[in-house]
Amino acid sequence: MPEAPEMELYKNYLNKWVKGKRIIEINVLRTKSLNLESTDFRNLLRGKLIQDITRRGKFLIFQLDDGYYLLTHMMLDGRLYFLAVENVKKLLLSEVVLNDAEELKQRIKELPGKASVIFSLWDGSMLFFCSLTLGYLHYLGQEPLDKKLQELGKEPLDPNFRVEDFTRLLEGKKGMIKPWLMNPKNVAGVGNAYSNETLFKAGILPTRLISSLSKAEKESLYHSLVSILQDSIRLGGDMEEKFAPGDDFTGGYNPHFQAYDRAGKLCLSCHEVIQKLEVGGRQAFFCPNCQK
DNA sequence: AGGAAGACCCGGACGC
DNA sequence: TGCGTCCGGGTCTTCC
Repeated sequence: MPEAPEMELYKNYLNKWVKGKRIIEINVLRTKSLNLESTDFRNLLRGKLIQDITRRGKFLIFQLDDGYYLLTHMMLDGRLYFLAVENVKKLLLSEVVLNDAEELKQRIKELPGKASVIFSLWDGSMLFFCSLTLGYLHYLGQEPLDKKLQELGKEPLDPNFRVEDFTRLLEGKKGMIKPWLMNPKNVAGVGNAYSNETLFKAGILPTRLISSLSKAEKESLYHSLVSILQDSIRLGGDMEEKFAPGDDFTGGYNPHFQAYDRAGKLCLSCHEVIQKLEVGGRQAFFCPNCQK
């Protein structure tokens, strides 16, 4: 599931392959993912230039040359896939194929899920938004975009976000640490996978009350969070699917998880069995020996 | 304020 | 093999 590191990697790819290109056609296979009727969406986007792609939390923001934006959230299983023009040509993707999700999956074996929205770009390349089951692609003006983004908490990867900013956020808070870490209004972009990893690295149980954390533990939490997110970005993030044909970088962080999704397996640090417990309605994975 | 629960959605895993 | 059921995952909303 894409969290901040994966969205950051997507952002980097998009800036390399999509930035500065004009959208010449849009295929909408899943209208529910849009905030407009698909014909309106198509008419508004056709011919627009993608000037920039930025990230905030788990959001990607496409800046268009009409002063509007595309705000995208992948939610649970949304994925992006890119085909450069030579790959598009090889696959002989006709209009008929593009409007048939099943046929597309047959044709593009690596497509990371069912295509929801497809952009054809002026140079013949294509960008696929796949599996937007709960995810979405919203065409917004400056004001509603700002309003949405202002609801988000601090950006953990912002170099101006320092340890004292993090510990200050925790002051006076009463709940359990894991749900707090995952709340995008506190810190943006941290989901289940990285919250589990952060707590493992910091040696703190997911159920610990924030009020019980020492200053040293809060600082350790900050350093663990930032280093894990940075390591994940450096190694390719947590992703089963490729971004494009021949991409062997994406997903490079997959084998590095210590706690997340390892219930019943042995802790790589002390060989205790990793436990699973529901905390705040989500699955927490932890080592009962390493985490206190 | 925090927490629990429900809603959203559907592929995939599971049980029979 | 097929069919039904359930679960997970991020976020928002509502209710206690």
